[in-house]
Amino acid sequence: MVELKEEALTQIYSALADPTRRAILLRLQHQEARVTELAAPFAMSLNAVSKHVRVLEGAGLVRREVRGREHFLALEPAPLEAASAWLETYRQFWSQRLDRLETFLRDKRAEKKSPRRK
Amino acid sequence: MVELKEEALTQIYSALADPTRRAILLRLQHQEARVTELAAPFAMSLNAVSKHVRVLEGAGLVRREVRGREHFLALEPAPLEAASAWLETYRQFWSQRLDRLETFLRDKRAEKKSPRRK
DNA sequence: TCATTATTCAACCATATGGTTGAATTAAAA
DNA sequence: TTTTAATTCAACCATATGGTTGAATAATGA
Repeated sequence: MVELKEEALTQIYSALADPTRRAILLRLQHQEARVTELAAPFAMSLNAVSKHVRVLEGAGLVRREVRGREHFLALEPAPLEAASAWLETYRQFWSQRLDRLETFLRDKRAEKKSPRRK
Repeated sequence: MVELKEEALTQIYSALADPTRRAILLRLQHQEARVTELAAPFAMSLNAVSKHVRVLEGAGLVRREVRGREHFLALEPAPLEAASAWLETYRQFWSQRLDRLETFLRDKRAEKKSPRRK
């Protein structure tokens, strides 16, 4: 099972918290790309995108391969799955909630049969 | 299907990006709690925790119910599922990647049988 | 060799974030 | 009614973040 240190989770979620970075990740889903290519669609400087890429890299979400003067970025999906797994734990909440509801209703029925005084 | 506006995703992931807030969410998984109760385990002021709670509330991850002077916080799991769903899209990446690899290998085999000149 | 291209580095700036303390508000308890 | 308790509001502070511009570095192409 995938487990991440708090530190890593913080980095990953911080990385995902920016719309530009999410867009970059979506872009990389199709194909790897160079920094300049990644920057093209955005109304911001190449430098800004370069920084975003570094954040994604720092979070381990993206891998960089330098070929000559070009840097190719590719998605690194493993940590995203880990982050996703963390979120998944919340799904348990629903079943727990339903369990509690059921218990509540059962107690309620029992109470009706042999009521304790208020 | 759960779909979220960019804005909402930003709020959710920003909320998740802080370890204190993640701890609060985990705590609320067991049971609802008041602000003071939530604050107890942390080495920071009640005010700080109060702020964190407000962030979680703003992201829609937590619901507040005021009873008298006490504020009870409870998990609101729906948006977490949505955020999780967003992450899930990345799983597609693996299959795509494998598809491409397969295509590559198939082309390679075909190329061997009837090579095009370089 | 020289100009161009791809990228990062460095300094800077405005705003956001995560924390503090102290006062205000409101409800409960004595 | 007076005190105590649960919470937020407001002001403040240090640091982080997301952006800018300009210069540096290094590889490619002419």
